[in-house]
Amino acid sequence: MSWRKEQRRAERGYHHGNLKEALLQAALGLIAEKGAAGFTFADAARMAGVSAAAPYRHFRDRDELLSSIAQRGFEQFESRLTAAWDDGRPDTVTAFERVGRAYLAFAREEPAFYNAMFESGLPVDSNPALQAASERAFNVIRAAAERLAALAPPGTPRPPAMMMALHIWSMAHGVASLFSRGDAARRKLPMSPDELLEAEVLIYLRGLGFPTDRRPQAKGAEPPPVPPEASSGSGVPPGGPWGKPK
Amino acid sequence: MSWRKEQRRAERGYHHGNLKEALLQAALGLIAEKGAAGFTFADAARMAGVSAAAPYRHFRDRDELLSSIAQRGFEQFESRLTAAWDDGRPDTVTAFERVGRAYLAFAREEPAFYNAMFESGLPVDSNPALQAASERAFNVIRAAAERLAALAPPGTPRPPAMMMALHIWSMAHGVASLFSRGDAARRKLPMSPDELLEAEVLIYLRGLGFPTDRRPQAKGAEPPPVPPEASSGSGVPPGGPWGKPK
DNA sequence: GGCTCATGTAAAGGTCGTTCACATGAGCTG
DNA sequence: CAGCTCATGTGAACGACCTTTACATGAGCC
Repeated sequence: MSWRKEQRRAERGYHHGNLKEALLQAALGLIAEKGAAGFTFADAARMAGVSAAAPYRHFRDRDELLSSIAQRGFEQFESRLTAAWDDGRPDTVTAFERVGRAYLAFAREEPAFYNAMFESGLPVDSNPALQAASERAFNVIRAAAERLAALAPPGTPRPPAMMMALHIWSMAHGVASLFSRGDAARRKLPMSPDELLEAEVLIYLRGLGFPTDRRPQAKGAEPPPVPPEASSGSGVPPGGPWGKPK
Repeated sequence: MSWRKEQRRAERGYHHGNLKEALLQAALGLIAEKGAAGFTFADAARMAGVSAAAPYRHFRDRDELLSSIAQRGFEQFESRLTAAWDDGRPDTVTAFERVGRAYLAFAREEPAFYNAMFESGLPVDSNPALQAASERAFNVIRAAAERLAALAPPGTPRPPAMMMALHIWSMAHGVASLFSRGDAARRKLPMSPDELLEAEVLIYLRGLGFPTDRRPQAKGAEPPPVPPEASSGSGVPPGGPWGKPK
C-alpha cells in the first residue's frame, strides 16, 4: 500500500514534472467514467501518484480544475465545429447539417468534455476565459446561420441569424442531452440520435423556406422558393426528411 | 446549539410523525437553492430537525431521496402538460404550442424538480417507478403529436408522430436547459426563452406543412396545404413566427 | 399493563475538500 | 561549484458528509 506509493515516488522523484497536465488527463478520465458530479479531486491526485494536497499547487480548488476542463472542451468543440462547417462547402445546407452532426459526435465521443461543459453545473460566468471560449464555439454556429440566413428565398422575410443559431443550438443540445449520452437518460428510440437531429434540422430549415436538397448553390442562383411538396428528385429522401411513413 | 436541538425535540417529541414528507420538502428547497449536486442528506435532516441517521429509516440512501423527488416531479410535470394540452382545444396547433410553453414554465417555476429530473445525473432506469413516471409524462407529448400528425395536410406524407414528439421534446429541453434556468448557463438573448421556443416550434410545424395560424379547425376541414409564403392574414405575426427582421 | 416494532439517537469509520507548516530539489547567482 | 530561492510536493489536521451499528423511545395493540 504505502509500498506502492514509495515505488511510484522512486520512479518519478519528488517532483512530478508535469502534474498539471497529468491532473487534467486524470480528471478527464474520471469524469468520463463517473460524471462530473462523481469526480473527485483526491482521486485525480491518486491517479497521478501524488498526495491529496498537491493539486492545490496548480488549481485554486476543485471547481477551477473543472472549469479548466470545460474551457479546453469548448476549444476542441469550436475546432471540430469549424472543421465541420468547412466554410460552407460544398453548399450551405449540407455544411450546416454537418455541423449538427459534429455537435452530436462531440457529445458522444467526448462525454467528459461535454459533461464538464454543459452538465457540471458550474456557472458559465465564473471564469472569463471559459465564457470567452464558450462564446467562440457558439460563434461558429452563429456565423454559419448568418450565411444560411443570407440565402433566404427572396420574397420571404429574412429570418434573424441569431435566432436561427439559437434554435439550432437548442435542437442539437436537446437531442444530445436527452438521447445521445452514454450512461443516463437513454430512451428507446425509433431512430438514431443523428437521424433524429438531421430530420429535425431539415424540417426546421424547410419551415424557413429553404430548399432542403443538397445541390451546391451557384452564388445568387438559388432555386425558387417553391415548397418541397413532393420533393422527388432532390437530395431529400422521398417522403420527407424522415424514414418511410408507416 | 444543543439547546436548540433539545428545544426542537421538546416541541415535536421523540418521533417526528411526518418525517418522510418533511425530508422531501426540505430536499426540494435545498435543491432549488443549490442544485441537486449541492444538496446534502445531512442538511435535509437538519432542516427537519432530526439526526443525520434518521433519514435512513425512510430512504435507502441519498440517491433514493433524489429519485423520489424526480418521480414526483415527473408526475406534476405530466399533470401540467396534460392541463396545457387540454385535449387539443381550441385547436391542435394552439394547444400544441401551449404544451411547449408549459414545458418551459415548469422548468422555470419548478427548478428543483426539473433539476432532479433532468440534471441530477441519476440513471433513469435506476427506479422502475421513476422510469414509468417519466414515460407517462412523455406520452402526453406523444399523444399530442399523434393528434397533430393526423392533421397532416393531405397530399404530403404523414410524419411519424413519435418522431415529432421527440423533436418537440428535444427543442423544449434544449431551450430550457440552455437558456431558461435561473443560475447557470444563462446567456444574453435577443428574445425570451418562451418566444424562442414558440418560434422554433412554429417554424418546425411549418416545415412539416402544417398551417401555423391559430384558427380553430373544423373537423375534416383543414385549410389547403398551401405553403405560408407570405402568411399575411393568418394568426402568424407578419414576417413569420419571429419579431421584425432587422 | 406489557409487548413489539417502527422510528428516532449517538457514536464511529471512511471519504472528501481544504489549509498549514514543513521538505525537497531544480535552476539561478556569484 | 557552493549556496540561495522558490516552485512544487508531503503529511497531518479540521470539519463536513455518507453510511452503518447498537441502543433508546414511545405509539398502537393484545
